[in-house]
Amino acid sequence: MPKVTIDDVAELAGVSIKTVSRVVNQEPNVREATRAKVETAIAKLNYQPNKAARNLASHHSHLIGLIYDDPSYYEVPSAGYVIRMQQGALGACHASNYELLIHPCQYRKREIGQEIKALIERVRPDGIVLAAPLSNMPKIVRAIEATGTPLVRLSPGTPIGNQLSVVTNDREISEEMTRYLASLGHEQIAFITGHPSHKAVGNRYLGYRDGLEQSGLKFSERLVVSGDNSIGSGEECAMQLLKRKHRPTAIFAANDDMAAGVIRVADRLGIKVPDELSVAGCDDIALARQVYPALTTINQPLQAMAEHAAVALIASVRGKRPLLGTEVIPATIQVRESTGPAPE
Amino acid sequence: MPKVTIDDVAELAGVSIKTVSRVVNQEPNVREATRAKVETAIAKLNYQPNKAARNLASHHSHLIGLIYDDPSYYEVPSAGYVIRMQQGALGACHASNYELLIHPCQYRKREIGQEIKALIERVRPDGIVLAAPLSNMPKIVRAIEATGTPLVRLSPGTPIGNQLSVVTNDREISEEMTRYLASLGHEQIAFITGHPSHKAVGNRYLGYRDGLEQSGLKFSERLVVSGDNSIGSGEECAMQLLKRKHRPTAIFAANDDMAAGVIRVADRLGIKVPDELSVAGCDDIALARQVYPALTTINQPLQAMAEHAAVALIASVRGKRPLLGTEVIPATIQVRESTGPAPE
DNA sequence: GGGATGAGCGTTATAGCTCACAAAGGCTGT
DNA sequence: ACAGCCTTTGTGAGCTATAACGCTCATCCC
Repeated sequence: MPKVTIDDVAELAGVSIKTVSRVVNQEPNVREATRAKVETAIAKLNYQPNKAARNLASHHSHLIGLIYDDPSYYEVPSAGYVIRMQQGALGACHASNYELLIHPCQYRKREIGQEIKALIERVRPDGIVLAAPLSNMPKIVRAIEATGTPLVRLSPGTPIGNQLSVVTNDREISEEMTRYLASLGHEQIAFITGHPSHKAVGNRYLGYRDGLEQSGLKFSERLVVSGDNSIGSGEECAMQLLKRKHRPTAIFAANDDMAAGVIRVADRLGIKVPDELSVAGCDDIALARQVYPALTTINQPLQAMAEHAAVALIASVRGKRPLLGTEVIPATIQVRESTGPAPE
Repeated sequence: MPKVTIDDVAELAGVSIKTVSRVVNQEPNVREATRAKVETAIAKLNYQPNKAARNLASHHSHLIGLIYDDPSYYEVPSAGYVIRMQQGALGACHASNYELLIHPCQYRKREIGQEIKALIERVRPDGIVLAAPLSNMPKIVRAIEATGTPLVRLSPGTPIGNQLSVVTNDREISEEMTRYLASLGHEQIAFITGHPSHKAVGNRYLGYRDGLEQSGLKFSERLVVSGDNSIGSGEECAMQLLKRKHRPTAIFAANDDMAAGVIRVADRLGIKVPDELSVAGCDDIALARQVYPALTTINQPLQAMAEHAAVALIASVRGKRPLLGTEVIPATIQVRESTGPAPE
């Protein structure tokens, strides 16, 4: 690795180092011919700008931090979430020659604010993507704000301060799923709600009601039961719903784990999915493809959300574009095998 | 954030900047009293060394790269693997004031060698941790070697070149699991092998045979069936084994997915686990805790392995300790509910 | 006692880039 | 042809640390 510096490039191209710098950083006001000369020289020397020097001089670290709740703490579906967020953020960073620094953390820790502050002061990232559920914790949001680092929050429930938020259309897509079930002829569509602390779950419930209304079906308390987001609770809820004399022909669960529980119970009770019962979930976790029949569900665009967040941060660093407001990334419905026409 | 530099610290402590540098970098040859003065000043000013400047001057990036196969490409248990490796590596990095850069990649790509080379030249990490299965691909190992970056390979099957390898004791721990089953009184212990391309699986099979021998049980071809690592194949193998007149009382599968398949089939056939059949797996994936009864399995120390790898890299950068040989991190057996005494 | 040794600390020279500003060059309109 | 202005390019001064080297002074040995 012969160390090639900006000076070598400048000399070969017959320009000053500043011009090379302009070309490398895609700044304007360089004549096309000059730019070409410089680019040729860069290619010929296989020049790679030295990151450390660039960072030092520019007062930017060219680093984006992704902070999320440590998945090992939890039941494991979150591992998949984390991976997808990482991929989204990574994609955006690499496209702009940034690097991504990951930071899983345990929000229960008392000194979590201090920890994050210390992290930021140590690495001085140019921006931070804060994932749910951390994005809903005032203590953490404030700690980041206090450092002055640009922040984008993912799926925040409520606004805290003035940053950009990236969310998905939980309510609308749940409405759409409900309408989809109705369009298959289902008239008794049950809903399993999740743990109320989970903000998105509330929106999904609202979407369910919207969907019923839009489809001309009338809402009934009887068809709504409450789980706690776990597979086990999905099973219990399914039992409640399916042991009835007039059981629903479709069950829409507020997350995939509970939907998987429904499928298990249906299997146990000898109820055929999707022939006798349609089941739909939310989140599109790995499990959704692993159960049999594979689960129709709502694909959370986590990757796209994280990517969008990182893109926005980088753009704001470069162009001083303000980071404000809320950006909606639409989710999509994944139709698989667990839903079908209503039985006669 | 008042920008505090090393000069400020030096002035306050009444020493030269070089001495501050020595204290910060824990170099020797500083009198205890001087060190204390400097540390007081650092604390008082809340000084954080500027990473960019440090990197530039020291010719180190203080970055460790973790390269692994992109999990989204695969069936999903790998998400959990990735998370655990990340955590291990992160722990080691943070302890030494290094940062971790993650790089998922798709090894099927033709230009994967180029891609990794470009990555390395861009960020110039001080060391690289290469996870399986990438650690077994000569193309990738050579690409990294060509850059001269220190490399540690995780779970490599065969040696390529001269780096440090970190492995686990697949064979020995499988032997131990087999002995454990034998100690519960099982005499007919079946084994489900996995896809032969998976190196570790071969070692597990050898361990199974060792274990039988050590327990004074005799090996029988009849008790070994071949799966392909999937849940489905586990079900098929279980069918083969359990439909026999004299069925085994314990089944040891070369991975958790197949073991989960066994449990499913046992449930379907009305065979009680663990009362009538003990089931053991390998890997300790999330699923192992999710099935009922929870699976007794072998915990792969991925986190410890990644941590060890990163520690070794950092030590080698600092102390010029050579990175050679093979380090074994022992796995442990997780006894859960799926194993118990052999039936009468 | 004189010189060798080495711990403890400081001086100076970079490292490779960006930024603010200055200078040069080219175009316009009159 | 020349003032005036905008575009293009260059200059020099940082940015904040580490590394190499050298100086001082105490200690030790013969």
